[in-house]
Amino acid sequence: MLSHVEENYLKEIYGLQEATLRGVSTNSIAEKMQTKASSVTDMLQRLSNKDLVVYTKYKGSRLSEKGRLMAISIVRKHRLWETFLVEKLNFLWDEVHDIAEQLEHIKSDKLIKKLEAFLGNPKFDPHGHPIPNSNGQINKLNSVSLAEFKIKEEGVFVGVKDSSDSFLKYLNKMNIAIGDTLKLLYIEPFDNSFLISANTRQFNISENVAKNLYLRSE
Amino acid sequence: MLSHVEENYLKEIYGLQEATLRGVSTNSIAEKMQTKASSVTDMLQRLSNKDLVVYTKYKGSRLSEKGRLMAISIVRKHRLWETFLVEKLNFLWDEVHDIAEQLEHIKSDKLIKKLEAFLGNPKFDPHGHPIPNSNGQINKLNSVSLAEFKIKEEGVFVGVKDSSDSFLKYLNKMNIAIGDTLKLLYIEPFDNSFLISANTRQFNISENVAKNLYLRSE
DNA sequence: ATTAATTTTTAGATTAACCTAAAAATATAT
DNA sequence: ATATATTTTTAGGTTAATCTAAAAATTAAT
Repeated sequence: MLSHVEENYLKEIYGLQEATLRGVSTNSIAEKMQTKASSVTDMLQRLSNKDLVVYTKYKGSRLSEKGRLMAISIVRKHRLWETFLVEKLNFLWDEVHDIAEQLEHIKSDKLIKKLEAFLGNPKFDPHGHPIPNSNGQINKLNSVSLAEFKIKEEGVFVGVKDSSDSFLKYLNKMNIAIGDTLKLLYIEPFDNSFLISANTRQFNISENVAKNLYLRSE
Repeated sequence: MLSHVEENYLKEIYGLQEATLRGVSTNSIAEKMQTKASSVTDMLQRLSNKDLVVYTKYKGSRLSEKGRLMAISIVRKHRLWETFLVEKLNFLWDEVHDIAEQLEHIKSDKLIKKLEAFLGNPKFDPHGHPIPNSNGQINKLNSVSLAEFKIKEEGVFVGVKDSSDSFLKYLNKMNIAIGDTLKLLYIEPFDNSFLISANTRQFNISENVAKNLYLRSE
């Protein structure tokens, strides 16, 4: 059975390897885990001994199939718990991350199955991220970043890329919520800021914000 | 902030000290914690340094007021989570202990407050044990063990003393559930077994089982 | 293609939580 | 009350997960 720490490593490596086809660097893991590269090397050797990671000195790491499935199962638990916290306990979407970070390590397959049923088998978590099924399959959401929209294109806001507290709080303040229909009106050439309309109102967002908003168009 | 292990020690010491006015022995803690006496001594010294336990070498230990409140808060979380598992996720009462043992360590006051409200501020858990309030106050339940009943006395079964899997499964099998009205008909002098009636049916239980059933009479 | 910079690994320590074996304190029994 | 048994503590060691500092490998730059 894996420790909380091992599970966290798997989860972070999974997140990193999804963004690249090459090996995940030791330093990038250290940054995500808020720890030192030397600690990461230690852990990689341990995970490699357990056949959860394919690790070659100085060459970066990838999860083994076994490791990938473990990582996805943690992501699954995380997202189900986040959904529970928001849907059932009325937490706001920017409050749930740290708590789900703890809950994701609770060990009980039966619990997760029952939780999922209790929530009505949700397919997406409160941030619009797909919830893997119990076989580790993930519904890739066919959405695209607002930063890639053309002028006058519109779409429904279905999820964030980055779900940090600060970004979610910003969206709260701007009154932008999942389900809103957003339309790109204009890109200011000077600073690349985006002029957006939603319902009746109009507002500006930075390019960075646009990159973090995922929409389903057509 | 306390580690899971420290929290478990506090919880077990609390359970033990409730049963006596004297110091809790190192060995009794070791037995509960499924560990060695020497490990317990280590931990007692650590908890004592943190002012959670009043520990005097060779003389046994008691929780400090601070330690007692911490212990009660863990018991509170445990019982709220057990209630959640049974009431909302449809677990049976003999399945929830190990999962609640993990959930009780999740750190978030807000979570526990919201969970409590979501459950409708329950006063007792699925085993009939009182749920401490957020100030650490506990509703002492005024019930008495069936073993202390007189012949022909009857009462409502409100809680178990021991909530081990095996005992709860035994009660399931015997079809004895919280809320049942039980009446003591006869005590067999030969083996001290108890003849009980519940509704229409009659059955025998051992003295040991009787000691573990708590009823509210009159 | 060497040198310089960066990344990664190793070596050696630390801390929490455990262990075994031995020593010390306390309790019990004759 | 002295010997014996039991309980508890100490001493010293282990493992997981971390750290710092130094060494080794890789990458970048002139």
